[in-house]
Amino acid sequence: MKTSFENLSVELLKKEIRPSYQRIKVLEYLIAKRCHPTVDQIFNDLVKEVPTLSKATIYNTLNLLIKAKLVRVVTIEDNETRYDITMSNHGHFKCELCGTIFDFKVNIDNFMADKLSEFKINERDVYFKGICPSCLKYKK
Amino acid sequence: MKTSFENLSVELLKKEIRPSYQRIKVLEYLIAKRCHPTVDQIFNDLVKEVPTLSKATIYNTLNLLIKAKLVRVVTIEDNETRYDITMSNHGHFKCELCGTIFDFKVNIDNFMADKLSEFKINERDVYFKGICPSCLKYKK
DNA sequence: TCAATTTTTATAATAATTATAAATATATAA
DNA sequence: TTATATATTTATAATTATTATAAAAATTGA
Repeated sequence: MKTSFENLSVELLKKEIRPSYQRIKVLEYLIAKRCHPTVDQIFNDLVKEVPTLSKATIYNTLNLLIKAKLVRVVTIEDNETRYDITMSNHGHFKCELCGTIFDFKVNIDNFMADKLSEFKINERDVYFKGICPSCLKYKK
Repeated sequence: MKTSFENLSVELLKKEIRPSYQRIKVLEYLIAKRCHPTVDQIFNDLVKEVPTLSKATIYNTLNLLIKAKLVRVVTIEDNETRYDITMSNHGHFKCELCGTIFDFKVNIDNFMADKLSEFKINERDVYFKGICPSCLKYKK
């Protein structure tokens, strides 16, 4: 998915979402930054560029994008909801020290358990927690 | 882990947690019911037996048990926090229609991505969503 | 341009969780 | 046993995240 304004408009129109300025800004942010942000982070960054922005708009937009499967929720921690551009076959690792969330490739189809053969699986999420390499180094 | 009152006391003492009546009740509930309950469910069920029970106690107790690694948080949905007795190598499947959460066996070590070789992994969670067999049947 | 519709904004309402302090229960030592 | 100290529970208040509502602004189509 390209990050140019026009291309994002097209992506939204494909999903029958009107490409308003605010919606494109949110989508653009998620694609460009790739930092699995919280609503607060998105709001605080974007309000610099769009001073009239309201937090309700962020919530509305994210919920729209989630319904359209362009964005997914990262519920790696129960006390903070984060958001991520939808990409297949990647898991999330959160460092317990610095809080950074890393993407990692994982072939999720491979570990589909036999027990679920009669289940219709629509969404697969893999969340790991631990300590990232740079924090491990720093600790020593 | 046995569910008898005395055994649960021992489990708690091993973790240096005083085995108060309320704490044992919560732990016992989680082990016996295995329903991945929310705080509200735990509270509403236990208050029948322990009428003086307070919701703050449920929160305090769960946080203690989580710190002691006896219980883990199931963050399969961003708008509801659920709790589960800690067991290795099982994932959670949530049915999008009936809301039931199913456990399934999954060999999590198998799909450890190469990319994470320099990461220290402390916790692994696998969350699937979709439609369970009985809801699939019912739909037809 | 004008009316109709959609989106955004500002604010209020709701719900989940944590913090606080008083009351209760438990443990320890004289 | 009794007094004292400590830990736990309870009730309540405070905080925070999210949703709901209605007015204002922007967009669309005639």
